[in-house]
Amino acid sequence: MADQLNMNNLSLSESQHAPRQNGNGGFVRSAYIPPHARGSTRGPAPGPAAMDGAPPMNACNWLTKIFRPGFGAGRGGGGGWGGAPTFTPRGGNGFDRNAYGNPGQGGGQQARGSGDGQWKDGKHIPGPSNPRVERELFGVPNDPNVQHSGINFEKYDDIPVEASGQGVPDPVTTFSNPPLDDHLISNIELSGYKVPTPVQKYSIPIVMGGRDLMACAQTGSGKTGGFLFPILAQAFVNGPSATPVQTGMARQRKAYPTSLVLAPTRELVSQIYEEARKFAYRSWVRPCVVYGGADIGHQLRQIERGCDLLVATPGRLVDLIERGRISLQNIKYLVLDEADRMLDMGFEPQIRRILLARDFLKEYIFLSVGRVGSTSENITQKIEYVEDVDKRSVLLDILHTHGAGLTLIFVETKRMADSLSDFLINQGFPATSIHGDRTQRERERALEMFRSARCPILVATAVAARGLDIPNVKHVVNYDLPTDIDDYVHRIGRTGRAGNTGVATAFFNRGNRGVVRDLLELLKEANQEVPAFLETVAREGSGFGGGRGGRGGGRGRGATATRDVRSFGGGSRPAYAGSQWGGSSGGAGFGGAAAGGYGGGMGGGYGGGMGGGSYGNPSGPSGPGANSWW
DNA sequence: AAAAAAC
Repeated sequence: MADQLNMNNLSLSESQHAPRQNGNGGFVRSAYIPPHARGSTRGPAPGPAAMDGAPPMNACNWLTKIFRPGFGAGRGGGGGWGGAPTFTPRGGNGFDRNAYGNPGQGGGQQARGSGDGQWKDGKHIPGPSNPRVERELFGVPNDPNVQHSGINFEKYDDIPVEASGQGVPDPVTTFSNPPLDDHLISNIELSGYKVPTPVQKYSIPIVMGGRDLMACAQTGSGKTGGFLFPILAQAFVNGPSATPVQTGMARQRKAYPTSLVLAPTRELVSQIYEEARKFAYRSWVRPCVVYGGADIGHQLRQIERGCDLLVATPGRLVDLIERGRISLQNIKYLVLDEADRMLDMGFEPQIRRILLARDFLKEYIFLSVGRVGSTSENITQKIEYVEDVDKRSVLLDILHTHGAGLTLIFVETKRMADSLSDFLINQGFPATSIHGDRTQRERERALEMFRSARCPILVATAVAARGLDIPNVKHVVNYDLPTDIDDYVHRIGRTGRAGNTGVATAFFNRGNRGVVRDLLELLKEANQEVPAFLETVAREGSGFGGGRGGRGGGRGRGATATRDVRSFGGGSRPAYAGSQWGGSSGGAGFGGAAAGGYGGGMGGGYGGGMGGGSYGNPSGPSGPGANSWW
């Protein structure tokens, strides 16, 4: 029943703020199109190519939206946003930490785990160092078991980054002040990071300069730092914003975070939160995390103690907002991690409810980072022809041969995850499983057992495919191949991290013919061995013209997931002319690729979109319901 | 079709 109500609620707001996706008012589920890219006032409804072949959100897996210019450098490329809820500053300088978010607690100095500094008289006063917390967050110095979210710096310098948009700032080369903040820099050092990764080199000046950012970068490319660094640096320099005055409330129980990070799985959210704790250490910024399946009372108490940077899964966030315990009114930074997946997985109503109530991502800069996983020579990809009935025994062979190291096995269904892990355990292997039907406690335990190598074999569903950073995974087995090649790329990206080598083995049979073409392309691009049977099956065809080619010509591999949907002529600014970009520079790479990739969609469907910003309801939410969210 | 995600 609650579900029912909730859904109604969401669809109501949908119709209120519904992006005018096309002339028919229909919303195409699978192909999310950001407002700026929609041809909202265009005449005829876009043809199939435009509707089906325009996957801008597939083309991006995290994005940062900056609201309300003035928080940071004050330039705010995004321009103002209409319909700002009114709020009353609580007296700029006299605004100290204790008055913020937890007025009911007087001078309470409870251990905060991470940020326990203050903002006082317009200054950032970091808290004292705490050896215990430091050990917890950063590990024991020189502990060989601690692999710092693994970046091989030399290797990473070769990763191509392409930035497009108007006025892309020059990348930074070091963690330094300016543009970063000294306290942040010291936390970055404590965390063991020495040099910004390519994505960070770009994202730092972009976000610090107040620009919106849409970026495509795999986990392992340093993308978490990519958004956390500039967001926290801004926060450390500028302090908290004024909390809206609550009328008729004796006790402030509602939290007003200034930054919000959304991610599609609980584990990912939890991982991002742990990173945030490191970088917020001793600062005034208090990170919080909320997700389902865990005790809400505990989360509420955490939030009540102050919540400046919130990391959340959509469902729990919606719940807390509807309970009136969190308001998004003060949000200045919004990050959607694994954005494409979130929109694929049915989070769309929540996300749209959260995001699209205002003009979203205006004049953004698009950043695209070359594939870290698939094209990396760090990962050896093997494809074996295995019929379903033979999979178990082939897997046993592999496990016997590969022995040491963490092995991550992906299957398609939760049931399969259970039965396969049971089977392995019965065969005497230390296996466990993670999937969405296990309790949160079980999930966390499984992950921890795996990470710590007490249980070095993990059977997983898609829940573990993306974003999770587990150091030292030696072998990824695609026991069942996914139907989407992007999922394959994400899965194998769990290994070969941090400059280590990894092996990815996939079991292929004719049931997987749907991905055969994409898989072929991928293997060739990554200079991997291509078994003959793949070519054979590809030639047999599958009756529908090749993989995802249904979308007007297919998305060329390599550039697909990494393309700005706007066809900027000269706006493109290649930072590195890597092979991934076909050696083409700027204009050709973008214009040409877009035309090829999206067929006629670009012109007909949302060609004029980028200049527009003319989406839906530019003045933002109008109904009281919408306002309460912000 | 199945995956994830709120109680």
